[in-house]
Amino acid sequence: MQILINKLKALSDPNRFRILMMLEIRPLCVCELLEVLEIAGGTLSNHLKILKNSGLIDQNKDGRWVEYRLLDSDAAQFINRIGKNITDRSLLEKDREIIDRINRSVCSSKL
Amino acid sequence: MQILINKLKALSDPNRFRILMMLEIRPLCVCELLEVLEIAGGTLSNHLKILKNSGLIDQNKDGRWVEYRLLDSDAAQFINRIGKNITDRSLLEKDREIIDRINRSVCSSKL
DNA sequence: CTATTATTTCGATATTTAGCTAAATATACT
DNA sequence: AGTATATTTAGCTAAATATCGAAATAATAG
Repeated sequence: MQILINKLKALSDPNRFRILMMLEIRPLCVCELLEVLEIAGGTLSNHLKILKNSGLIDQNKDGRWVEYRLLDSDAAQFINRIGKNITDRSLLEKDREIIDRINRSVCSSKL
Repeated sequence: MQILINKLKALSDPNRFRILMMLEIRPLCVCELLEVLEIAGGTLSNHLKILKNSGLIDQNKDGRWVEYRLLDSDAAQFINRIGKNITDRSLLEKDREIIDRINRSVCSSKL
């Protein structure tokens, strides 16, 4: 039961929820997520650690970037099912537009 | 999005999660829930308020008791789907055993 | 090897939350 | 009316959480 509760807790923060919805699109590095979320780098790093500890996402080093992605198909399915309960998707759609437009080599430093 | 997040936050506390799983069995009054959860009456009342504000449960006065139940079929379905992700059900099963055995007129005062 | 870029860790602070107890409210029973 | 039972509210404390900014770490590029 606690395992599931940790996943739910991980999901029940707006920034973390948005991160997961963006990772449904494709794996993303920290600087790409920073382009969307208006929070400090340290804060984002903490959120990513919480999501990782909850067993929802996974981390992968690629050169100087660290790429995050949904851990596996179970996690992806879980996120997908919960995401279906959203009525107002306007913010998530804005996030997606930014993600569709950028890539890691275009990221401007916000740190 | 915030509406869903409030539901997830409501679910991501062990006591509130247990309450919802018990309400899946049948509507319950505060004193029945108190038989199962080892917390103070005031604490339970707060949890019930949080669940109510999240739009998952509903309150119904019946004589000197206040009965709580899952708000509607949407809420029930939401809870049911999330409940399916639990692997270790031992605590929830114990809770259910108590619920199956008691009723509101047998509740001893814990306040 | 040094500078640059990307990310994480750390220390401080502010907010939120779960919990308690005690007091207040509401209803029913005698 | 007065007592017992059920529930909620209020005031408090301790622990958890979200945030920031600065310093530390990692990797690449020049």
